[in-house]
Amino acid sequence: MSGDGTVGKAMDVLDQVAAFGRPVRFHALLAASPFPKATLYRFLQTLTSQRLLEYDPESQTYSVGVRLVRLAHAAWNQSSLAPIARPHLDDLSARIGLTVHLAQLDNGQVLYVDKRNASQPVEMFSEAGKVGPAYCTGVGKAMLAYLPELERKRVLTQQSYHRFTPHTYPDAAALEAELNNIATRGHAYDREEHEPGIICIAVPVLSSRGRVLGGLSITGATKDLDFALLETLTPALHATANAIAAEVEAWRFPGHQPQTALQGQSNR
Amino acid sequence: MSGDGTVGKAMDVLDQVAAFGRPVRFHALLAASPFPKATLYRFLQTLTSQRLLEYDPESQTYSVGVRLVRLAHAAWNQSSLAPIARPHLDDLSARIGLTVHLAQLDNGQVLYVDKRNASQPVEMFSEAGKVGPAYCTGVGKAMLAYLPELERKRVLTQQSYHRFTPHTYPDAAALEAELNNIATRGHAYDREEHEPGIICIAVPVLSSRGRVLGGLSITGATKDLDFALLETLTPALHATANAIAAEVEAWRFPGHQPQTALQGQSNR
DNA sequence: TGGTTTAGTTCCATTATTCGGAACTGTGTT
DNA sequence: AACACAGTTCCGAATAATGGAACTAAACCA
Repeated sequence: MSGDGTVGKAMDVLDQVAAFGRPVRFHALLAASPFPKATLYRFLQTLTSQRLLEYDPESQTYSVGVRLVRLAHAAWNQSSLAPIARPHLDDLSARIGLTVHLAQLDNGQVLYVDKRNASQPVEMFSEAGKVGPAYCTGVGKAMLAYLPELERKRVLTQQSYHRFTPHTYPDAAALEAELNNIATRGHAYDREEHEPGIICIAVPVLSSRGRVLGGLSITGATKDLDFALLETLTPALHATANAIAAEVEAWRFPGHQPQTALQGQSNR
Repeated sequence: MSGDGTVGKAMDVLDQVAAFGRPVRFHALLAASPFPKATLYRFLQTLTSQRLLEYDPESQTYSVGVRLVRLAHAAWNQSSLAPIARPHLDDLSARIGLTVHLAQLDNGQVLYVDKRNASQPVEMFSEAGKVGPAYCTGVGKAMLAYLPELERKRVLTQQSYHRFTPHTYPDAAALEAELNNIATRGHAYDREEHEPGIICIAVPVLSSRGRVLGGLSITGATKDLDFALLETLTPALHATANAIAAEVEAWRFPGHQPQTALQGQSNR
C-alpha cells in the first residue's frame, strides 16, 4: 500500500497482522504477503523484537503487540480530540440521552475516537479505534464537506463505494452534490445509508481557520426517532462542536502556555 | 534503547515524540535526540507519511498519529486479555463494588489494559494503555512472582527502583524475598508501596501451563478498607482469574476452530 | 521404517537505503 | 544590511535490507 523505505514496509506487515484479527501463523502471512519468505521472516523478527508484534511460541502465532496499546494511549491523549472533548461529550450525552460519536479522519476513513452510549456504559477500545467508511456515515460526510477542495477530491476518489443500503450514495459524483448541500446547511444526515433503521445527524468540528478537526454526531434508530426530532438537536450539537474546537485551539496555540497537564502517576 | 535496524530507530523516534505528551517542534526533538539533524528530519518525514506521527503545519509541531489508535484497537482486541476478560471484570466489579484492574506485562512494566471503577464510569484510553512500575504495584508483583526464574531475574534487574513511599521495596533483593512469599501464598499485596493510603490485593492470570498471561487486582483506600476485608475477596479474585485464563486458552487453542468473530461493521 | 512434503529458519553475496556533514533557504531580529 | 536561527535539501560514503538457495525440523504417509 504505502512504501517509503523499510519503515513503510514494516508497517505494511504490521497492518497485515492486525487485519487478520487473531493470532496468525507464519505461512498464513506469507501466502498473503508480497514479500519473499526470508524478508517477511526478518520483518516479523524485527517487529517482534520491537514488541509491536507478539509471538506465542506455544501456538507459533503472531499477534499485534501490547506496546501499541501504550503508544495509542499517547496518541489518544495528545493527538485526538478525545481528552479535550470528553467533558463536552459527557454533557451533551447527558442532556440529550442519545448515542453520541466523536470521530476524526484517518487516511480517508472515519476513525471513532470516543463515544457516549445512552443506555449502556462506555465500551472502551472496542469503540474507540474502530474505523468506518467516510462516504456513508454522518460524521464522515460532515468532515468531507468541509475539507479543502483538493483534499476532498483526493479522499473522494480513494473511497471504495459499497452499496450498504438502498440509500447509500453510489459514487463520488452523487456524493459530491450531497457534500455541497451539507456545506451550505451546516450539518449532515445519515439517512440509513450505512445500516437500515439507523439514522444520524452530524456536524464537523472546525478550527477558527476552518480546518476540519473532527466530527460529532447523534445517532438513533428510526423506530425511536425521526429527523424532525434530530433537527431540534442541531443547536446543541453545534454548540458542543464549537466548544470543543475553541478549547482545542486554546490548547494548541496557547496565549500563555496553559498548565502542562501532568499525567498524575496514580495507579496500581 | 533498542536498535534493530531502521525500524528500531524509527520506533525510538516515535517513542520520543510520545514521551513529550504534547505536540512538539523539530528543534525540541533534535535537542533530546541522539540522531543528527538530517537523520531525525528524515525519520519524522517517514513517520508522518506513515501517519504514525501527525504534523501540524500551523504550529509546526509533531504529535503521535491517530493511526496508532487504530492499530491499538486491533492490539487490544486480539492480543490483550481485555476483550475476553471484560464480562468477568463486569461481573467481579458488580459483585464487590471496588476498583478492579486488569494488567499485562510489557517490557518489565505494568500495562493496564482494562479497569472497572466502582464510582465513575469507565475511562477509556485514559486508563487502558497507562503504564506503571512492576515492582511496587499489586498486579506487578503478582505477575513477577510467577515468571520463569530466568525472565524474573532479567525483569528484576531492569527495574529502576524508586522509593515512592516508606513501604516501597528498595531493591531487587528485598523484592525477591517478597515475590517468593507471593508465589507460595498465591496472591500479592500492595501495602501502600506505590501511593500512601492506597492498598490492593492482586493475583496473576495463569495459563494451564503456568505461563503468566496477566494480573488482576482489587484496589481501595486505607480509609475505606483493610487487608482483612481484602483477604475475604481472594476467592472471588482467583475464580475470576481462572475463568479468564480458561477462556483465553479455549480461544487460543480451539478444539474446534471457534466462530471467527467477524467484526460486524456497524457504526456511524 | 524410510521417504516425501510442508513449515520455519539461517546464510551471505548483491543491491538498495540510510546516514550525516555541509551547504542552502527562509523567516525573524538587532 | 548583517545576523541568528529553525528547518530543509544534497550527495558520496557507510550501512542495512534483500531474497535465492540451502538447511533443519516436524508432520504425513505409504
